[in-house]
Amino acid sequence: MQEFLFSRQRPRWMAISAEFDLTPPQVMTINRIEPDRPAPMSDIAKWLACDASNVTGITDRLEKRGLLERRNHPSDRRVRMLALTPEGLELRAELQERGRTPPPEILALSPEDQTALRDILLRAMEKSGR
Amino acid sequence: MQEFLFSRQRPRWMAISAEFDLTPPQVMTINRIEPDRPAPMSDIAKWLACDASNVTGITDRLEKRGLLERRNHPSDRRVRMLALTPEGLELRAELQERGRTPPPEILALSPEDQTALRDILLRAMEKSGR
DNA sequence: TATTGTTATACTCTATAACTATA
DNA sequence: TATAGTTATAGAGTATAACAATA
Repeated sequence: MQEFLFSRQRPRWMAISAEFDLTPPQVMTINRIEPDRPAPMSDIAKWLACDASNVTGITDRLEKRGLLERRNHPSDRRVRMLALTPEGLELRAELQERGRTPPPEILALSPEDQTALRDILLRAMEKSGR
Repeated sequence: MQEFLFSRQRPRWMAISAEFDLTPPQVMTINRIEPDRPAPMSDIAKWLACDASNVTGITDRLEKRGLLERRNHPSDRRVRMLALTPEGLELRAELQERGRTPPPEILALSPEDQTALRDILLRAMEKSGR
C-alpha cells in the first residue's frame, strides 16, 4: 500500500521535471525555496536527504541557468543562502500550477474520497513540520 | 499538498535503500518482481519511467550481486525475463517488512485517519492497475 | 573544536543514438 | 518494418574523504 506514496508517483515526477528540462532534485530544490524566504544550503541537503556536497553541484547548475543565486547569511559568514531569481520564481509558480492537478488515480476516486484524502494528508503534513 | 506524495517520502526511501546497500531504482526493481512471476525488462523500464537502456545496467548490478537472474521468454526470443534468486526473494521479503511500518507523519494521525487513508489509497491503486 | 560549504573521486542513474537479434 | 535489449557516450546525482573558512 505504501508504495503508492513514492514508487507510483515517480513516473509523474519524472515527466513533470522533464517538461521543464529539470531533474527531480532540481525541482525539489526550487520548490523548497519560498518567495522572499532564502534557504541555507544545509536545509536543501536535509530536504533532499543527501550529502551536503551534492547541493554544491545542484546549486551550480541552477545558478548557471539563472534560476537562483547564492547570497550571504546576515550574521554567519559560513552559510550560503539560496534565493530564487525572478526567472526562478516564475518557473516555481508554473511548477506548482502544473503539480496542482492530481494524478489520474486520484482523479478516478469519488469526490468524497478525494476531499477526505486531501484533508488527511494535510493533517499528516502538519504533524511533520516543514 | 501533493508534495506529500513524493518529496516528503524521499528521505525515508533513501534511508531504507541505504540500509540494504541498494539504490532507490534497485529497490523499485526488486519490489516489482513478484515471487514466481518473472517480469520482462521492458516492464521494469515502464515501472521506473526510464529508458530501456538504463535497465541493462541496473539488471547487471543486481545480477552480479546474485539477487536476480535473466531468463528466456518461453516464446519470444527477444525478451529477457527477470526472476529473483532465493537471495533476492529473501531480500525482497525483508524490504517489504521494513516498508510495512508507516512513516512517522502517518503514525501521528488518529487511528481513524490511518484506516481511512489506507482504504482510500488501496482504492486509488486499484484504479491504476499494476 | 565543531559547522558550512567546496573540491576531488568513484560509482550509479539518466537520455540519446547506433546497433544486433528476433518478431 | 517494428520491437527488445545492448553498447557507447555525456551529463547529472550520490557518498566519501580531505580541505578552507568561519563559528
